[in-house]
Amino acid sequence: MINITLPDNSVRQYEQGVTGLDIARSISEGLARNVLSVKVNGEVWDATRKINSDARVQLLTWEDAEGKETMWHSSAHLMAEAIEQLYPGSKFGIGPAIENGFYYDIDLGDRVLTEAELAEVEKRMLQLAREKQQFVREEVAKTEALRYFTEKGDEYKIELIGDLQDGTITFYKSGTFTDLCRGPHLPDTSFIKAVKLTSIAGAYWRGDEKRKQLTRVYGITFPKAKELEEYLALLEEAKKRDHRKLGKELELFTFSQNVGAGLPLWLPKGAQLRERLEAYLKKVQKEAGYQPVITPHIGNVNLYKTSGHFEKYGSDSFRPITTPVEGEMFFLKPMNCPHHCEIFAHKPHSYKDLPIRYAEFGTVYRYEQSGELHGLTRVRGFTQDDAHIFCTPDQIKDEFKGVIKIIMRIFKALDFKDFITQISLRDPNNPGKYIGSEENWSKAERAIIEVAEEEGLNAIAVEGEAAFYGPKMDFMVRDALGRKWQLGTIQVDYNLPERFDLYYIGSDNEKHRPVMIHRAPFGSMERFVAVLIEHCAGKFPLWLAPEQVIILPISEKYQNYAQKVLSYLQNSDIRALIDERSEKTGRKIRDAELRKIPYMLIVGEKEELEGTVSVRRQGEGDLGTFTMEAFAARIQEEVAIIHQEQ
RNA sequence: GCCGGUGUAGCUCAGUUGGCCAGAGCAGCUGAUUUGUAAUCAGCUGGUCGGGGGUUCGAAUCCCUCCACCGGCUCCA
Repeated sequence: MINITLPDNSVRQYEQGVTGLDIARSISEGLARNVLSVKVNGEVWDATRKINSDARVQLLTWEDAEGKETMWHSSAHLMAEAIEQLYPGSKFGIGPAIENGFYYDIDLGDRVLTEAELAEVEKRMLQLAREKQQFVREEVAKTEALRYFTEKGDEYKIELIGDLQDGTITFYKSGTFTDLCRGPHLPDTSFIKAVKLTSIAGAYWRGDEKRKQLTRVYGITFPKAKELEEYLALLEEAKKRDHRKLGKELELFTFSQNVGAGLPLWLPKGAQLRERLEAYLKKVQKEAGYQPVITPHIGNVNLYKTSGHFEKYGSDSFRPITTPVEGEMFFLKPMNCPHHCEIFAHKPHSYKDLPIRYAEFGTVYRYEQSGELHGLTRVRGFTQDDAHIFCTPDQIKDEFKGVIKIIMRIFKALDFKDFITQISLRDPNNPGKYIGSEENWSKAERAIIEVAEEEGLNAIAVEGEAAFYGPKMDFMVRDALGRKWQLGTIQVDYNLPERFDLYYIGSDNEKHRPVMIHRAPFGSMERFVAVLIEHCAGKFPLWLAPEQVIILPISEKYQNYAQKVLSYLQNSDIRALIDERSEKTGRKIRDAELRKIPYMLIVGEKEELEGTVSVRRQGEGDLGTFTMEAFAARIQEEVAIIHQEQ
């Protein structure tokens, strides 16, 4: 007998060789029907795998992330089986579970798989699922594994096996499909009740652009048909929040082929919104001791040779700008730091001057690959809310802290709760690829980690993700469809001060190298606004809304009174307008709701007589009658929230 | 850049076995209506069918090519 400890710390005794499924059955039949896999001493196993010694066991179902992962990983196998049957000779790369579903990379030979054909694959998958095929785990020797895939002619699997360290190699068989796989898997395919193959894409083998491109098929499965429907409905809802759709509907920005791909045109309302964000950040930065600077959009090629950007990225940027002078070349600036370095260098600095913080909403241009462009989140010309802090190594920690405070203040003001903080550190196995002294690096890395803890950030530290010039901290937010975008960033840089030979005079009257911190709380105005739109689904907080109030006169008879209300509001610094159309009130309300204007004021005979307004809040409905003064006060109070937080 | 998909009026979309002057709703304009919490009625205007080339007696529809957009991959200063 062995002792099995369950998550509630109860201990049960079972025969040696008991499986997760057996344990589930001993608790209840219902549970047994829902067990997808089992966690044994922290490792996820097949629910059908024998447990031979005392263990801590957790049964995993659809409710657990690991349960879903098992489901989706098995679904990838099921899809591979279906594809192998439908398109014999297909070779398989990797087929993992992902955040929402799974994919499999497949070499279909000369065959081109189109989206129309996915329905066939889905059908076959459901057929096979109903066959209740068992997933059979089998331990094989490396030579045997190689022999199997050599016979099959699947060079991808051979390569994968070749890379495996010794230890146990396992195969999983289900139906007619055998795969190299660590597992775990479902007990059988019948758990998969609903299948949706969502898209088809090219993916380079092992993520290497120079290697063969395989066909990647994405899909998702569910244990109940209803859950698939719900998932698809959720996707539909998310699409309504897409900033590209809302940006068009709300007339915030547009693109023109005549201007060029990836070059956004901000429409009046979008520009207003952006200017308000900029004004807000300028105010916050002024309080935090930043000094504004302004630099031109182009720079001499020599500037980028000095900074090292020319060598590294010159070929991927917009082509150089030439002049009447033979050999003279300028580049559209891909970043602001070289310019700011020159500003720092324009005169000598004392240690007493540090830290120096130069801030600029600097517009930069980068020739992103055409396939990468994406609404406002990935463009070729964008404005960073950039600043560069020049400080001593000892000041890094405080400066980091100051920047984090600004970022948190902004995120809080805009109600960004779900963000990911990532600290990027050196790769400890490859110290040679970084510039800067060991001492400075560890000092900076320690400072960042400490600040993150002190500020209560739930940051994840990732080794090997640092830039060659310094460690950094990034803030990432998801869009409506769950894609992660990097917004704010704080980066320590030992490289540019070196390259630009920047120095300050220390108390010892000697020259010292300052450290540079690049930072951008929004990241870029374009990307930030995009994510903001998706976050609030176009219903901006009142202080940001391009139009705050719309006055809806019941009929033309009340135009004069509407004008009077308008003047009153405008004098109170409230952004208002009148819907003067000869339409019914219901129509005006509907249109204002769709325009997502926060407040609607209905004015007619009653209001004119009393000097009041009937207030309707977008998305909420009728709030009752207010005097003009009371309404204006309410608005001002709501707007003032942004100025009160600290 | 690569793989797959899409491109018809300002917007959302009909229109493919190739065939009369390419359609609808919304928006816009004109007029009527004078309206009380999510669409008043009527008339009118508006389209190089993404661009270019080709096949054909005839192309929105078939072929080639370029561009843009969508979903991914790679990349990301």
